[in-house]
Amino acid sequence: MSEAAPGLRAEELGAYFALVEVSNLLQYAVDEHLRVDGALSYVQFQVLARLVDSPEGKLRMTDLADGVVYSRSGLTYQAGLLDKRGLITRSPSPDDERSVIVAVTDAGRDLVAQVLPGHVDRVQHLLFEALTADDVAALNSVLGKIRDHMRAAPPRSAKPRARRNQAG
Amino acid sequence: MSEAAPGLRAEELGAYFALVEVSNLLQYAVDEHLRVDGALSYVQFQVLARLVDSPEGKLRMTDLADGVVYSRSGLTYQAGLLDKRGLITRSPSPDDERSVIVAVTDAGRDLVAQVLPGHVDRVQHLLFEALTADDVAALNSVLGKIRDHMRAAPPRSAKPRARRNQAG
DNA sequence: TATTGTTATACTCTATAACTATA
DNA sequence: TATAGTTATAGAGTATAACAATA
Repeated sequence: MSEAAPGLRAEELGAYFALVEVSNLLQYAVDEHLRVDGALSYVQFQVLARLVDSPEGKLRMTDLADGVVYSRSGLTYQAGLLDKRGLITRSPSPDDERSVIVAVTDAGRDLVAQVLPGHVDRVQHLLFEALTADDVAALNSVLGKIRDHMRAAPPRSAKPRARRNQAG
Repeated sequence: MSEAAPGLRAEELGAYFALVEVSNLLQYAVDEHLRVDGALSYVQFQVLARLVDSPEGKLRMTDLADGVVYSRSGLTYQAGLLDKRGLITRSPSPDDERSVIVAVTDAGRDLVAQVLPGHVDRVQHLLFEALTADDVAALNSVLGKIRDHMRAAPPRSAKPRARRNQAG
């Protein structure tokens, strides 16, 4: 594609390839760590982390699906696995009988606590070890810009901005 | 994790989250486009693109696995799909009878040509539309630094730097 | 023996659609 | 009718291990 990239200048192409490669390598390293150290997939880790990070350690299924960007059935599946392992509990919401409240258990908190240092360590090591403070600032700024842009401007094709996981 | 991230400063944490989110959103958009426009997974697209980009339009399975970072059986599976669709051919290497030479067919080239503009368009739109030239330069520079670092410094755990896909 | 690649197999993940129950 | 969630099911992708063939 070196020559066949109309619309992307060399520098952009380079940045694109670097982004894909970096995130693939990072994802691979992080996935492996979570799997080995905590028997968790990244999605499962995200779910637990969000719960731990929430004020009361509980969120509705919908909130979780919103955050993790996941199909509802996929989330049910993952929640089932976490439930089976005693890392979360699920109970009907008192406010809205349709909703399910997911709560981290102590075991879930322990597992996150066990896994988080190594996780952070990997990220620190892989992503930031070689960077100056200025690099980090620049990266943060530019990626933030891109993220805001992506959120605001869905692909031209786009559906009415609906979440990806909406029944069929 | 807002408070529970020892070893990662706020700015680093922000950059990490932004990276994950940006690459997820990009991946999702790009995957969807390739699937809708060319019935290709990203891996399949990468394989075809590498072949198109190679001097003679042919590479050994091993070269492809190296580039795409893939297990050998996984590559065989994907190559099987591409072969079945007439997008590549596979033939024994004259040099080394163990090797298999994968070659893009005209249909494969056509498909890449058909899909590439839209692909580049998505990337341009999602990733670069909101950026200044300086932003792109900074992104390219910092991500390049990270990539080089990642390649040079595998995770501490690491095996002898071997490729990930080495028999068992 | 080491390398290249395929095959068999089993497992994980994800999406779709049908369904229940509540709002 | 719309929303929240589950279940059944089917398909894609991936990894592992056993295997065959060549170096």
